[in-house]
Amino acid sequence: MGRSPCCEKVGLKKGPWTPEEDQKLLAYIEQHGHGSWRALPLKAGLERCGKSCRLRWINYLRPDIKRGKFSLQEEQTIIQLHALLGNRWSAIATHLPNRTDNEIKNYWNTHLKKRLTNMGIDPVTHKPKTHALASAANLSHMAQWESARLEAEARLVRHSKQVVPQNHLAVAVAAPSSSSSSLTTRPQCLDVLKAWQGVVSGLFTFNADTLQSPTSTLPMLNLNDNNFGWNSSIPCESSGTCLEKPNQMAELKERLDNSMELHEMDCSSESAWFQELFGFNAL
DNA sequence: AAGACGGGCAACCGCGGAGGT
DNA sequence: TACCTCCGCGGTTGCCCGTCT
Repeated sequence: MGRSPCCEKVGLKKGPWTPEEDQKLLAYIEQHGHGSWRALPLKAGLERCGKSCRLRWINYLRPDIKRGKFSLQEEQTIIQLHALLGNRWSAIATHLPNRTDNEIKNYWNTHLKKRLTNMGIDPVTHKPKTHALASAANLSHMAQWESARLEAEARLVRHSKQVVPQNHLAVAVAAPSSSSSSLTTRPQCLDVLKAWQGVVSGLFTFNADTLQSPTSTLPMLNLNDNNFGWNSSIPCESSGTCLEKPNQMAELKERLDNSMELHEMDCSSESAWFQELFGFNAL
């Protein structure tokens, strides 16, 4: 079918923004906000396409942007989140207040990637190059789960501020099946967390159940008594489960059981929770 | 001093998802 | 259900500027 261009190319300016253009865009947004990026350039008197205006605002003109050198803590956060999330710069940016995804992406590509490579660490797998293949499956699995959890958290904050207090992620604790009515008011994405919690804490019994992902971005999760894992929609060593060995599962179960705040997790101690859960600090 | 080179970063491009009709 | 529009994201490009020769 083809896609129509976001704007008529003819007559529209490209390239670096001038201070005058910045001023026009700033003045317009300060006065009217940015409702429709497509319509904004005309109203603001700019000979730019809407996408260009949006990019300029988000990456440069927005008043809450923090510019300048990345701190050591920010670098560590980027590296750790990249290990979990991959090149999902917008998701990473949500954990770095006032930094833009573009800035983080550039910093990764120009600085951090090289640094890891020089240290003998594969910037894709975040493992020493010689051992990259050995435990890639486990890391991939953990990363996928954490990715799903972060997405759920982000949606929770976005959509359910009235239901759940800010900065406080309440992982669903409910009786099986009968609780469904009370859960219908919660974001569906929390079902993944509920199921995860259930299978490891013994509250629920899953017998090779398949939990349907509530969103298109969450993969399927297969759960049963002895193992768990994402289904073949994401790369795994084999279809079905990523963790085949019962002792690995038992170890993870133990770590989870020992996690004090799993049922009602305060995000302010998320780092400690993650450390407890996976044995390394990734947040 | 000047040309070559490479790094850093702002901006562009194309794709995919969400929502509306 | 199909199509369309808009927005947001990630990959890529290309310009600017500092350093090297």
